[in-house]
Amino acid sequence: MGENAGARAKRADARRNEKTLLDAASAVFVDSGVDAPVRDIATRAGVGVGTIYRHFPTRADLIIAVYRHQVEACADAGPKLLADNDSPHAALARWIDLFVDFLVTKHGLAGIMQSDHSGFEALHAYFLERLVPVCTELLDAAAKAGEIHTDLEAVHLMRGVGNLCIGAEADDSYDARRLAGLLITGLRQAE
Amino acid sequence: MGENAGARAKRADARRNEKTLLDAASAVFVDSGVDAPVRDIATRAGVGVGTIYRHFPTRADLIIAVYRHQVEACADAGPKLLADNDSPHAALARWIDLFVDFLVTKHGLAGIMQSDHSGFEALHAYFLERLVPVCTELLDAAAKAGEIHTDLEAVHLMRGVGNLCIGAEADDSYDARRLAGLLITGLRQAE
DNA sequence: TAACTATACGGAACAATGTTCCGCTTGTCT
DNA sequence: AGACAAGCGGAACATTGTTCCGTATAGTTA
Repeated sequence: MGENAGARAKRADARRNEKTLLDAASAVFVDSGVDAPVRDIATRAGVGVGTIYRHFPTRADLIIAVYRHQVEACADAGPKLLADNDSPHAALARWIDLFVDFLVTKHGLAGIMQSDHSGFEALHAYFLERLVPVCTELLDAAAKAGEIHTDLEAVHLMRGVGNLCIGAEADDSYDARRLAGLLITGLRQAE
Repeated sequence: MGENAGARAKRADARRNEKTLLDAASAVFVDSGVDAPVRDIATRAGVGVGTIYRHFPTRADLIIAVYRHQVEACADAGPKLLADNDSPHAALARWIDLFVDFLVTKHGLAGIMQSDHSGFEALHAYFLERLVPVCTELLDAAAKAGEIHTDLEAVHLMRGVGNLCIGAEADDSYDARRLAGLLITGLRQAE
C-alpha cells in the first residue's frame, strides 16, 4: 500500500498555508524571538490563528517544525566530527560548540527548552530524542579513549549546556560557548 | 533629623499586612514555586491583590523581599569561606555550592533570574549587585594564588551557574551542583 | 457545468495571569 | 467626635495561549 494508506490527501490550500506559516514563523522568530505571540505569526502569514492551530496543535509544534532541519543537521554532525578528529574529546568539544551556536542564534529558544516550562514537553522531547543519542556516542568514545570521567550522562550534559545558552543572545559580553567549553574541559580534568 | 525625616510613618494595619504578605508568599512559594499566581498569594494572606501591589510594586519585588535574608547570608559567607580555606579555589568551589543550593531549593527561582525574562529586572539587578562583588573577591583571590584562569568575569560565572540551576528541583537525576563543579574545575585547568 | 460534501478557514470567545484603578473603609490626630 | 490621609478589596483591563463554530471553498461527481 502507498504512503498515504487510510489518510486522505491534504487540500491544496492547506498545503500552501502550511508552508506560508512556516515561512512567517521563521521570519517572526528572527525578528522578535521564539517567544513571539501566535497572533503575530498569524498576522504575518495573513491567516487567522485557528489556521495555525489546525496545522500545529501547539506553539511548540510550530517551533519544532521551523527548526527541524537544523536539529537534524546538528545530529548528523556528531558522527562526522568523530570520524574527522583523532581525539574523541576534541570532537565532543566541537559538537558542543555547534549545539551552542544553534541555540544562541535562536532568540529565546534555549529558554524554552527547560523541561519544567509547561506546554513545551513536545519540544523538549524532540530535542532530547534526536540529540541525546548523538551526544552519548561522543561521550562513550571519549570515555573509551580514557579522556573523560564517565559519571555524567549525555542528557544531563546537554541540559546543562542548553541552560548555559539561556539569554546569551541578549548580551554580547556573556559567552555561552566559553562556559560550555569550561564544562567540557572540567570533564577531562583528572581526579 | 530622625530616620523618618519627611516621610510619615506607616499605619499599623499596613505594617501588619506587609508581614502577613511576606509569610503568605513564602509559604505559597514553598508549596507551588516562585511562579505562583499573585492571586494565590493574596488569597492565602486573606487580602486583595491591590494590597500586594501597594506594598510590592511588582511580583519581582515581593520575591526579592522574601529571599533577601538568604541572599545576604550567601553574600556574607564569601569572605568567611576565604578566611577558612587555605586554597581560594576551594573557597570559591564551596561558595558556588552554597549559591547552587540556595537556587535549587527555591522552586523556579533560577528560571526567573534570566536577564531576558521581562519584568524581573529588579530581581536580577538585586542578585547581581549583592553577589557579584563577593564572587569577584573569590575569583581575584584564586587568580592571585595562580589557581585559575583570569579571563572570566564574576558576572558571567554567576550567570552561568544560575542558568545551570534552572529546572534542577524538578528532576532528581539532574545534578546542578555537579555541573557547576565541573565549571569551576574547568576554570582551574591549565592551557 | 452545477450541485454536493468533506476540508479548511477566520476570528470571536474563553481561560489564566500580571497590573491598574477607584470607591469605600479605617487608623490616627486633634 | 470629626476630619482626612492612608490603606484596602476586588472589579476591570491588557496580554497570552487555545478552543470553537459558523462560513467559505477545493475537489468530486452527476
